[in-house]
This record gives sequence, C-alpha cells and structure tokens, in this order.
Amino acid sequence: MKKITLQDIASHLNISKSTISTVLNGHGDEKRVSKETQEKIIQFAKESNYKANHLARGLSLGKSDMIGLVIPNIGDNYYARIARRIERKARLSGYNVVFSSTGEKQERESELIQSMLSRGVDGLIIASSQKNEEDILKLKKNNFPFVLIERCYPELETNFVGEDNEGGVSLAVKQLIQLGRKRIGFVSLKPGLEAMRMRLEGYQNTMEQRGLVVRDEFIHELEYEYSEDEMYEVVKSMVQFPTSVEGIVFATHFLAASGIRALKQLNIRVPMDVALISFGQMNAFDLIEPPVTAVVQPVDELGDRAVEILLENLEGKNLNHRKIILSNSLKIRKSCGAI
Amino acid sequence: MKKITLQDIASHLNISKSTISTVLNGHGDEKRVSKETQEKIIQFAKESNYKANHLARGLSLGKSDMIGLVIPNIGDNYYARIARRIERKARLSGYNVVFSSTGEKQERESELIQSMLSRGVDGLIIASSQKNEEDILKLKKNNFPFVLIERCYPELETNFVGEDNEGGVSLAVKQLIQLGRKRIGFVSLKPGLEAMRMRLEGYQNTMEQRGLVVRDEFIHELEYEYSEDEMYEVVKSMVQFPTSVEGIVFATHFLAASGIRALKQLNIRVPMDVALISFGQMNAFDLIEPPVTAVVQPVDELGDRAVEILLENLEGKNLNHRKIILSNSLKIRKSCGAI
DNA sequence: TTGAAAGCGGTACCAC
DNA sequence: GTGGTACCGCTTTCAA
Repeated sequence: MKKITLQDIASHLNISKSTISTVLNGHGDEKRVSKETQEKIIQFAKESNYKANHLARGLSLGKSDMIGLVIPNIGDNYYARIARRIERKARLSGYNVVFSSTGEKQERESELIQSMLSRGVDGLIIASSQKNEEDILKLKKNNFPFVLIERCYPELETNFVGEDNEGGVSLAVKQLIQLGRKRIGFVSLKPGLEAMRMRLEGYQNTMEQRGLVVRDEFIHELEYEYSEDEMYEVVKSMVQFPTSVEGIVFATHFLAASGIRALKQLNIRVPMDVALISFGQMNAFDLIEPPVTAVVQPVDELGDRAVEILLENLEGKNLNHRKIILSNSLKIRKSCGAI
Repeated sequence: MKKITLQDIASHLNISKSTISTVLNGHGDEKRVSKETQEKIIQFAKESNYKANHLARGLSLGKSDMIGLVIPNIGDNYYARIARRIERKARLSGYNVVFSSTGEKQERESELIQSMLSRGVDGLIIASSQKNEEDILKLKKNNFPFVLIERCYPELETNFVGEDNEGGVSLAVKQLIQLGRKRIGFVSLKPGLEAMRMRLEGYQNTMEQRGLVVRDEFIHELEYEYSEDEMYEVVKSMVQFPTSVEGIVFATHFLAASGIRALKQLNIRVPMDVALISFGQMNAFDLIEPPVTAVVQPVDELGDRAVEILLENLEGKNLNHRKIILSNSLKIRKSCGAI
C-alpha cells in the first residue's frame, strides 16, 4: 500500500515539509502562510488523497489518538454493548479504540495493560478483574489517564463509572417482597468482584430492613465458571422443603438464564411456586414464559460517561478523580409475580 | 507516564543503541554479541521493565502489529462473538485489534477503512456493508492484506470466510417440510446484503426442489431498521386466510425474536398453528416457550479462519485468495414442530 | 511568509 | 563483537 507522504507533497509543490504540515494542521493562518500557498497545499492534499501517517505523527507528538479498552470478554452482551458506545463516542472525538479481553484473568489483564501502554494508547478504560490492584496503582502513580468501569478498587482513588449494584438488587428484592414473597433467595458468583459483594449486600440489607430472615440456605455463590449441573443442584436445594424459597434474585443475566433452565427441569412453576428477577437484561427475556423481570443496567450511559471522563482527562481539564454511580431501574414482567 | 527508552539503557550501560536493539530483538547470537553483554542488557532491560515503543518500532519497520476489525456493530451478539475469537487468536500471534462499527453505513465504512490505514494497521478484517466495492477494490489493487467475513463482493476475487447461507436456510426449510409443513413463509431483510440474497435463494430453491409453491405472500423483506409494528403487520398478513402459512423461517436471529413477539401478540400457537425456525442463535432461545429451533452459525470458526488467513497473508505466504464457506448446522427444538 | 533542522524511539546496514 | 549513522514520517522551533 504505497502511501503519499508529506515529503512527496513537498517535492511536488516545491514547498517545505514544515509549511505543508502547518497548513494541513490548520495552523496556516496563525502562522501567516499566504492564502495562495495554503490553497495550493490543501488542494493538492485533497487531490492526492493525502492521509497523515498516524504512527509518525504519534511518535512525534507523543500521542496516538488511541484508547485502550480492557474488559473481561467482548463476547458478553453486556460488555459488547458498552464497547459499542465507547467506540462510537471515541470516534466522534477522533479516537480509535483497541480492545482486549482478559477472561477475568489477572495475569492477562496485567499483560494487556502493559501491551496497550507500549502501544502508546493515550488512555485506558478498564473493567478490571479486581485482582490487579498493582497495575492500576502504577497507572495512578504515573498519572496515566484511565477510567475504571463497572469494577473499582475501593481503596484507590480513581476515576470510576459504575452502577448502583446495591440499589439495583434492592429494587428487585423490594419488588418481590411487595408481591408477598418472604422467603427470598439470592444466587450469585463467588466474591472477588466488588460488584458481586455489593449485590449481596443489597440483598442482605434489604431483607433485614424489611424484617425478613436470611437463612444460610437462601444464599448461593457459584464459581465464575460454573456448570449447568451446579446451577441445577443449587436451584434444587433452594426449592426444597423445609427451607424452600418463594422468590429468587439472580445476580447476573447469565445466572438467571441458567437458573430458569434449572427451574424448568425441576418443573417449578414461575412465578406461582417461585418468582424470580434477574439482575441484568438479556435479549429474549421478554419472550421467555413467563417473561423475565430484570434490573435494567445503564450500559449506554456507562459507556458514554467513561469516555467523557477520559477525554476530559486527556485534554488536561478536570483532573480530579470522579466517581459516578449510575442508577438502575426495574423492568417488571411476569416472572416476579406481577401483572 | 515516563517510559524508559533504548537510549536510556544505552547511556546507563555504555553500550550502543544498536547493540541493545539487536540483543533485545533476539538477534544477539546471530550477530555474535558476547554472552556477557547480552546478559547485561537483558538483565537491565528486565530490571528497568523496558518495553519498546510500538509507535517508533512500527514507524521504523513499516508495520504496527495491529489488525483492524471493521464490522457493522460490535453490540450485536453475532459480531461480538466473532470479535472475541478474532482478538483472542490475534493476540496469540502478537497482534492487537482495533475495531470500529459502521452501522451498515457505506460512508462510515469507507472512512473507517481509511482511518485504519492511516493508523498503520497491518491488515484488515471486514464485514462490509457491501455498498463499498470501491474501497475494497482499492485495497485489493494495492495488495493490502485483508479478509472479508460474512459478506463478500461476488465480482471481486478476495480472501473471504463466510457461511453457507443457502445451505443453512435449506436445512431449515427441509426440516419444516419433513415435519409436514407445506405452506412455508420466509421473513428477511431487504436485499443489499449478499447473505440475505443467498438465504432467500436457499428458501426458494428448496421449496421448488420439493415441489412446493412459493406464493408472493410467503416472502416478506423488511428494512434493516424495521419497527416491531412493521413486523407485526408482516406476521399478521402471513397468518391470514387464505394464504396463511404453516411455517416461517426467519432470516436472522433478531427477526426471529421480533417475529415471535408478533406471534405471541396475535395469539398464534407455535408450533401448532405456525412452526418456526430462526437463522442464527440467540442466548435464550432454549428458554422461550416453545424453545426455538435455530440454524447454528459457525461463529467461532469464522473468526478463527479469518485471522489465520490474514496472518498467512501478513507473513507473506499463501498469497492466493482463499474463499472459505463454513457450513451451518441445525439445532432442533420444539418451535419447528419436532420432538 | 517560508524553510532548515532537530528530534520522537526504534531498526538495520556497514564500518571499525 | 560493537557502534555510528541514516532513516521511518511527522511536528515544531528558530532563523532567514
């Protein structure tokens, strides 16, 4: 792919590289380049379809106009949607985005951050595995622009855009309670993720506030890579006499999907026997019988805000750390017993 | 983010940049650098956590170790899953991937390709809007390494990894026929996408082969940005006497989801009144009542193969164009009337 | 009003 | 065995 360079234009037009660069960067007037030359240059650049070499430009300027996005898994609908917003908004400001999936592995996350840095990204947006405080701290110490999304390090003062996990679960639990359920269970992932801890707290606090007992048997935490069989056992145990639940809140959309599968296998009627609510949406939740009530996460806004903050940082303004917690809402459908 | 450079190491060690570069790139032995100096260099590089500046390296080498991924929408589960595979495989070969969503707009696709090129990506993987033959042709003429996925330009000889659209639909139609349905409809998107044309052909050919009539009323093509209302009208018209269908094949997963929504609203029983099959999967298809039979697309393999071919091209081997058509399979569930 | 030159951080050729 | 040096393409300062 032969590309035309500044030098090419220079030779062709018999004007120096520097002048051409100045003009093409829009500093023509301020540097008092004559109208004529300006036009000649712009004209020719357009004709020859000149596009500056970003690598060279970046090397010289010390910036790359690239934003790195480090997330657990781009294949997950949740992150994919966030990525979409991020890319869109970044593009509008002239940035491209490089992404990488960590698979929730600390080691890979660390590598990826390093790799992105050596690649010269101007800033990072990270949904951290939360087992990588070291790298994040390093970024912070070096004053490198970055914003954490969805998962934060509570001990670290950093930019952060997240959602109200506790409040979201609380919405769900309250909804179930309001519909008359008292023995409510909670299925989540083993801690390690702050978000999961907050969701658990949301569950516990709300139950307590409403004066409902939380039995040990009500709470189940699966490994991140659980099997459908494990979910089956969990759900089975939850619906068993004498501690059987009347409602379940699932801490993520995929847990909910697995849970529903298990409930079907067990021939448990939803919501008659057990009502349920999912934290997080899934595309076809409205098509499932009964349609699934879900906590709707503010994905779009999350992506948008993350980019906004990062861009502000990149432009050097508003350098103090910002923590933004977006609120969740509840999409009520039949699975919770309503309607 | 202060970074240590080759020059820093050079000064510190009193060894020239060139030697250091040689060693750090693993050409130490072949260039007969003494074991001692090699060790000294490697040692120090490790201690000081030296990471080469990719921009500089890229500028010098004329390559960036970046692959550009241009797709309609990273938020769509289908592309997100492909992206995941691509990123994973690319990373294993030392490449990072920059992505951009075109929103199916020719104009933006064109811009994005340009932008990626000026960014110095080494190769491109593109799911084109198919309204952009011009840019693709330009890439081809310039011998720039790229591979088209999912959508190809039939007139152009290029690398391509796609799926057997015709065969996939054929599987679906045959399945319905086998289960006794004769009046089978097909809901698709307005052409413009080769894949859609092929799917339509698959439908028509299979019907014809089996001696079934295809009435005009059986085929409906919606705009890419259709509304749920439009889908409702389409489905409504399809189930109306006297031309009512007994089965419907939806050309994409989201069309199927909308279609199911419409069928529910119309109180049509699936599969008793109308059986249906979706081309393409959705996460919760197995949870819908009845569970949705779907053509399973070879997403993982598609991503893998695309990267493989691109890497081969980048390494300069196997330069002739390769067209790969992956086959689809059918995941049979109740919605088609089986079981 | 324009241009020469240095430098961004590497790589690689060719002398020493 | 090792190092000097030119160059990748662009930006920017300073001099003309």
